[in-house]
Parts: sequence; C-alpha cells; structure tokens
Amino acid sequence: MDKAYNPKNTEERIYKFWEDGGFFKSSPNPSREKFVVMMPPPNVTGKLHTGHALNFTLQDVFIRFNRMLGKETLWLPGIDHAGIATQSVVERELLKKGIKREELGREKFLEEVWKWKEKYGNTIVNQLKKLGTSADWDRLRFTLDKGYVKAVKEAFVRYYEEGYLYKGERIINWCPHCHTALSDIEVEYIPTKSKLYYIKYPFKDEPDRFVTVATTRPETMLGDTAVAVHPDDERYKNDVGKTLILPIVGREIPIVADEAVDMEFGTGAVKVTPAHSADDFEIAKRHNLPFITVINDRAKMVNVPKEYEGLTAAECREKLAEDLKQKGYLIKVEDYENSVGHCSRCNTVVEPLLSDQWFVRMRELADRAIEAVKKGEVKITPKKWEKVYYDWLENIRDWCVSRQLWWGHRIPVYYCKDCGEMIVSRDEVKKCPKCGSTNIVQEEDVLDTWFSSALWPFATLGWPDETEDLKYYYPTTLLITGYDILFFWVARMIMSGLHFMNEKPFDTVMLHGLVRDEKGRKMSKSLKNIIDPVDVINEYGTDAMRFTLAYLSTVGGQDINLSKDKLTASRNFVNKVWNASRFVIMNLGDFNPFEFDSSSVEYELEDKWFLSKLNGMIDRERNLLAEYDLGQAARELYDFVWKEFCDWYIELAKIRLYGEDKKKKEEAQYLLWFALDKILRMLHPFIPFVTEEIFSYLPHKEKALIVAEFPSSNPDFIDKKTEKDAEYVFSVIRAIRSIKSDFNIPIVHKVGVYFSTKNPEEKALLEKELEKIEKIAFLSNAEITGGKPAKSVKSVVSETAIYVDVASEIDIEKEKARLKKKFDELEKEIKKINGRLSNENYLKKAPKEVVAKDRERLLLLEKERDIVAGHLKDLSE
RNA sequence: GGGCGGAUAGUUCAGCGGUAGAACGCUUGCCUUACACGCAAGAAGUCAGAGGUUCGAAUCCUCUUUCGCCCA
Repeated sequence: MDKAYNPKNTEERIYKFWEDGGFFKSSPNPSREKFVVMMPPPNVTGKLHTGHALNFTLQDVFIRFNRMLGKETLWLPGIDHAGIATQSVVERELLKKGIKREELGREKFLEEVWKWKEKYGNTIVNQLKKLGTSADWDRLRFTLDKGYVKAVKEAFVRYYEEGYLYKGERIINWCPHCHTALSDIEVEYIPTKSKLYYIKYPFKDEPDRFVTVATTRPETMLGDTAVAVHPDDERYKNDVGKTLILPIVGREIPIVADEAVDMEFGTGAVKVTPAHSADDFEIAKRHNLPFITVINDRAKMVNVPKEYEGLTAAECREKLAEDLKQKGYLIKVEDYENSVGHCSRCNTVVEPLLSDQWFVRMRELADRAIEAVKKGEVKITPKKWEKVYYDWLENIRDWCVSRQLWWGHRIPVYYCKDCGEMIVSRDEVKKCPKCGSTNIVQEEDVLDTWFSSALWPFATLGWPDETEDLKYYYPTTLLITGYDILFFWVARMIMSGLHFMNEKPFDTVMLHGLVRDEKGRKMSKSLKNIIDPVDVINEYGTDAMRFTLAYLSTVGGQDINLSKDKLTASRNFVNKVWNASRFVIMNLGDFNPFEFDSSSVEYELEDKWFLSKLNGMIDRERNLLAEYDLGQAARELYDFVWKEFCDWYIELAKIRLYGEDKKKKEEAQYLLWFALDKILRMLHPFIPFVTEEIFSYLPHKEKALIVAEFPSSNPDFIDKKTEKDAEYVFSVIRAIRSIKSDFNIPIVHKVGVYFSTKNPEEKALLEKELEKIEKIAFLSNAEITGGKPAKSVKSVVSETAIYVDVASEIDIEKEKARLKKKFDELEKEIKKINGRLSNENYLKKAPKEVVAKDRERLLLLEKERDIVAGHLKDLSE
C-alpha cells in the first residue's frame, strides 16, 4: 500500500470491479424488503455540475447504506430529453455550419438531434459513473425511448378522455426568442426600472373631459377595448358605462366596473387589453369585450395604424410616447419599478399573448396531491417545504403543456383537413373516422418536457403495461432532489402518480439545498466561480468530494457553500483513513482473524472504551441515516475515526503490538481488524472507493464491501462507566503533554511524573494503567506517591494531583500565573453552579437528574480547585 | 405585497431549553518505525440588537436591523 492514498490509481478500477460484479443490479424479489430510488434524470445536454454531484452523492449514500442493510435495492437511472434546452443546443451547432432549422425541416432536424444525442448522450452517464453512482445501468431510461413515448401518449389520451385536457384560447406566456409557449412557472419575474405613462382617454360625448389611465406598456393601448375602474371608486362612479375615444386609434371603448381593479394603482382607472394581459383577459370575458391582437409571436406590432405596423414592441412604445405627447394625450411619465416576466431559459422578456394551446385542468389533480401529503402518504423532508407545496397547489392554474418545438413528445392529436374533425389517439391516425378522408395531419406541437418527467416513477417501470417491475417496485421508496424543482417535478409526479397509478409515487421526498460558492453566491459563468466537479475529482478524488458534500449537508436542507478548503479537509480525512488502515494491515502480518478465538480475549480498558464508542457510533449512524441526517452522520464519523480510532485507540494498541506478550499482541491484532472492518463498512456509503480498496487488503469473507453487511450494534458493549474511566486516563495523559508543551519539552523527551490522589477509584485506575501512561506520554518513570515532590510542575485532573519533573529551573511567577488561571476558571464555574443550587426555584422546578448532575460536578470542581489551591500555596512557601 | 431561510471564534459552518463546538486559518513545539494530506499543545466568541416566556435561553415567543431565496 502506498504511503498516501491515490484516487487516480483506484477509482476507475474499483468502479469496473463493481460493475463486473453486477453489484448494482436489482430484480423483483418479493421475499425481501425493497428500497427503490428513481434518479432525477439529468438533461442529455447536461454537463456534470456540482448540483448533480451533491444530488447523486446523497442518493448514492442512501442506496449503498440500504443495500448493505440487505434490502432489495434499485436505483433506476435515466436521462431527460429536455425539450427547449436540447433543441437550442443543436440549433446553435447547426447555425455554426450555416444551417437554419427551418430550412432543414422537421424530419431532418430531428435526425440531427438524434445523431447529436447518440454522440453526447453518454457523456453525462460516464460522468455520473465517475461520482461512484451505483445505479442499475442496465435499466437506463431515456424520456424519448419507445416505451416511454408510449407511456406519454397513453397519459395524454387518458387525460383527454377523462376531461382533464382541453385545447383553448388563453393568454399564455410567449417567449419570442424560443418561439414557444411557456408554463407559468417557467417565467421569472425580475424587478425592472421602467416608466409609468399617464395617458388621457377623452369622453366621446364630452370632448373636454377625459379619464387618465396609467400604464407601463403604452404600446398595448392600440389593442385596448375598454377602460376599467373599481365599482366602489367614487371618482368614477358616474362615468361607468360611458364611452371613451381611444387616442391615436380613434376606437370607441366603454368604461366598465370590475372588482379586479386596484384603486390604489395609478389613477384607479386601467386600460384593458384583453389579448395581451392575463388580468385584462379575465376582465374582458366578464364584460364581453372584444379581443384585439396587436403584438404577434415575433413581438412585432400588427393590426395597428400603418405608422406602427411591424415595429417591435419597444420601438412602438417610444414612437407612441412621442406621438401621444405631441397630440397632448400624454400627461406625465414617472419612474417606476415593476416586475417583468422573463423566459427562465433564455432571459428574453416574455410576451403575454392570446393563443390556442393545450391545457391540463389542475384543480382536482392538485387537491388529491395536497391530500396525499396532508394524510402523510407522501412525506416531505424537511417539513418546511410542505407549506410551500400546499400554497402552490392551492393557487394552481391550468397547466399549458403544448410547446411550439420539434424536439419532444409530439402531441397525439390528429386533424382532418377536409371535415375539420379532431382525433385524439394512441395510434397513428391515417383515415378520418368521420368523413373517411385520408387528408390527416398530426398536431405540430410537442409536450412540455415536464409532462413526460411527471410520469417518471412508473413510466420507467413499463407502464402502461402491468409489468412485474411495476408491480414490485411501485410505489418507490425515496426521491432525492433539489428544492428548486419542487413544483416543476415533484408536485407533478405526485399528481400523475396518484391519477394514473391510483397510488403515490414514493413514500418520502427529501429536498436538499443548492451548491453555491464559498461566499454563498450562485455559481455562474459570469462570476467565474464555477467549481467543476470533474476538476475537483481530478484534484482531490471522488471520495473527498463526496465526503465534503455530505459533510456540509444539513437536515434543514440548507444551501451548501463549497470551497477548496473544505475539499482539502476531506481529502486529508480520506488519506487519514487510508493510513490508519495501512497501519492496521501492516501490523496484521499473516494473522488470520477467522481462526482466532475471540471469546478468550481479555479486554483492556481502552478496548472496552473503544468498543463502547464503536457500538454507540453504529447506533448513531443508523439512526441519523434513518432520519435523513447524513450530514450529521458524516460529521460524527469524521470525529470518531480521526479522534477516537486514530488518535487514541491505534496509539494505545501500539503498546501491545510492539510488546513481548504474544497473546496480547494477537488480541490487539484481532481487535484492530475487527474495528477497521466495522469502520470501513460504516464509511463505505460516503467514501466508497477508498473503503472498497482497503477492504480488498483486509481479511474478509464477503465478495465485496459494497455488498457486505452493515454493522449492527451490540448494546452489551455500550458502557458509560468505562468511557468515563478511559476519559480520565486520557485527561491525565493530556495534562502531562500540556506541561511538556508549556516548557517546550518535545513530546518524545522523557520526564518523571508523580501522582497523588485521595480517590481510591482514580488510584486503582492509575495503578492499572500506569505503564500505558508511561508509554503514551513518554515518561522516564511514573509513581503514585503520597508526597509532593519538590521542584516539579504541578497540574490536576479530577482528584488527582500531577507532578512533572521537568528537570530545569522553574519560573515561580510564571507557574503561579498558570495555576492562578486554572484556579480562576474553576472558581468561576463553581460560583455559577453554586448560584444555581442556592436558587430554591431551580431546586424545585428543574429535573432531578439535572440537579444531581450539578451537585456531582460541583463536588468534583471543588476538589480540583482545592488541589490547585494547594499547588499555589506550595509555590508561595 | 405574502411567505421561507440565514445572522455563533479571523473565515466557513454545526449545535437549537441545562458545562459554547468543528474545520480551515493563527501561535508554539515536534519528521514519536500509519500518515507533514501528519502529531502534540495553545490563543481566539456580550451566540446581530431590544423586549418577553422560563428555575434556566445561542436554543422558544414578539419586535427591530440586515443578507439571501421563493411566490404574487
């Protein structure tokens, strides 16, 4: 084994070993408890980023843990076709060669996308493998696979047949750049500095009078068909029903009263543009107003006076403002800040347009999804997200699912060009069932990518066919994903799972935070703060990256600020594990633990102490992982392995390993093997590569660590008294080291030490462990005496006075200061406890154990203080 | 406008009713036959501010300041 762990020489080999061993595979096995996770499918276009690294690390930890618990464990991997994202990537590639999508045509373009997918679709999979992802790759699904296409068609047709799907003219969010409709949640509202224009709309019958409306989008006035006021607004009460003349255009429009109007905004009178505002659309429907489209899908002006025709909305706004001003209609322009919708994909300003699209009726589906969580059928952790989930579903609007793209699931709807019949069908339609015509065209649009991802937990298992897989694996156990796609994906999976399977898609959803840079900023190209996981893996190793991400995770799902410092710490930890193991393995020699009779072991104090700690740690880890708190588990494992195992247990075991007693040596060998074996198992879910590699050097019976059994704790070994005894001995050693350090004496420089204690238990412990203390603290001799050796440096642990012969002149004043400091600390604490104990209310109301603990501690502190006081007195004489 | 989360050592963060913790950084001394990606010893905090609840508050409640996110 090398002196330092080298991930580069190990990871690829180990991953191949796992794959060749078939350890990731799963098949239905009703006799075993199952543990099923559906991988959130990364986009085909995807390049691995730190968000993936976190998401897959968390999943893999739980997968490996449960696999080691002996469950039938399935982690089903997949890739998402990612409609707009992929289409625009390929479009951009083609444009580089001077080829336009439109010139190529649908068929040819899709061929290009598929070619591209075949070429690059595997890169993300290979990168996931680098993370150690132990998914069942034989089951890899792609959201445009044949079977998946079938599932999507089935879902669409069923929704339609059951009345959940309809086609209708509504105001939708249109991205003029992506050239498609978007759903509500794909729009990002960004506060933008803009202008508020106050415009006069004169009365038809009283040309001197006018109503002033305020708007941030004057260009839309060309499509106005009314002005609305609040029915309770005194200012306009007498004008409701009167007719206004729309400036520039000259159209007659009514004043209507509608509750939706905000009296506080502007003048309280708002222009109504039904074809270009969702709110106005609703008002128009209530008042039977006409709809006039003045902006087209390229964000150009149409159906408007000639001088504005063909201008962009922005150009038109400028010109109109000028013209209105000239003609005296513009009263004033104010600075204003409002939220402007942007396409979450390309950041273009979204245009609300009247358009014919497909919608899913959400109300009932949402209600059922709310109920599933309220009843606890689906658990969301951390719990705080439940409220966010409810809020969204309670206020949900119908979901626009049609997209004007080519790459995706083409909507299974057909139109007869002769009789106009619309046919929704699972199979391709060639002949009109109504008129018999063969002049049939399929709907051009495709479905929102999230429509297909919403079917993920069952479409991947063969649905709509009733496969064995579907029967066994559905509902799945756990879904792990970032909180940013709670609405996009999680809520929709719950809705479609409940609807199509009549059963929830998973028991538990675990939402984790997002990965940010060390200052908590989002990683972005423009900030140049992107940490590329591939670079991290090359520099620190996969295990170090995984451990860092796990270590920084919290149950609360806080965002994670990643930095090189933290990665270095984890890399050091992985190396520490490697070296501790190297030490154990080197010292095992040809010792065979399987031929060793462990029943005859005579345990030393440190053995009993360590076994108590080890078993406690096993319990802790099991419990923490059961509560999804893997961050805490990682943190505790770090401390346990480094401090308890390496700093103390291994150091103490060296005494027996290097000693003369062959029996003692074998016992130490056995116990070190035993401990390391358990530790590797406990660490494996977090740092799988290094642990598997070490396991191969260690005597073992299982085929591989990945399928080895996770340790169970033995409560017989957990013993608080032993832990306390050992801690006492450790404290004595620390006290001696501390004095050495104060006197600049190298640790290995031997000194003489005398102990004196009135406590019989402590005395017995000292007598028994004296040799160990001598060895670990590097002492020339150690004695338990009743006296106070002169010329010594004094310290105290519990009721034990410690005298260290530093063999040099002692600076009395410095010593006094050192002891005085200790004395003051003790005094301060004693005062505090005394204060509490003299409070009647405290004695009456605090739990008995707490009071008892205080009393006990007070006694100890007082004894310690008295010894220090004695030391001080000696110095003064 | 509504909601959520954060503010704890120089830095990044745990802890979330009963003795203030870790990592990194810093100081000092050490290559002690696993590890210098290491060992040992140390310094370092009015737990954002103000009220309140409680025998007891970093921890619970209210308000304020401030940073970030989500929704409208």
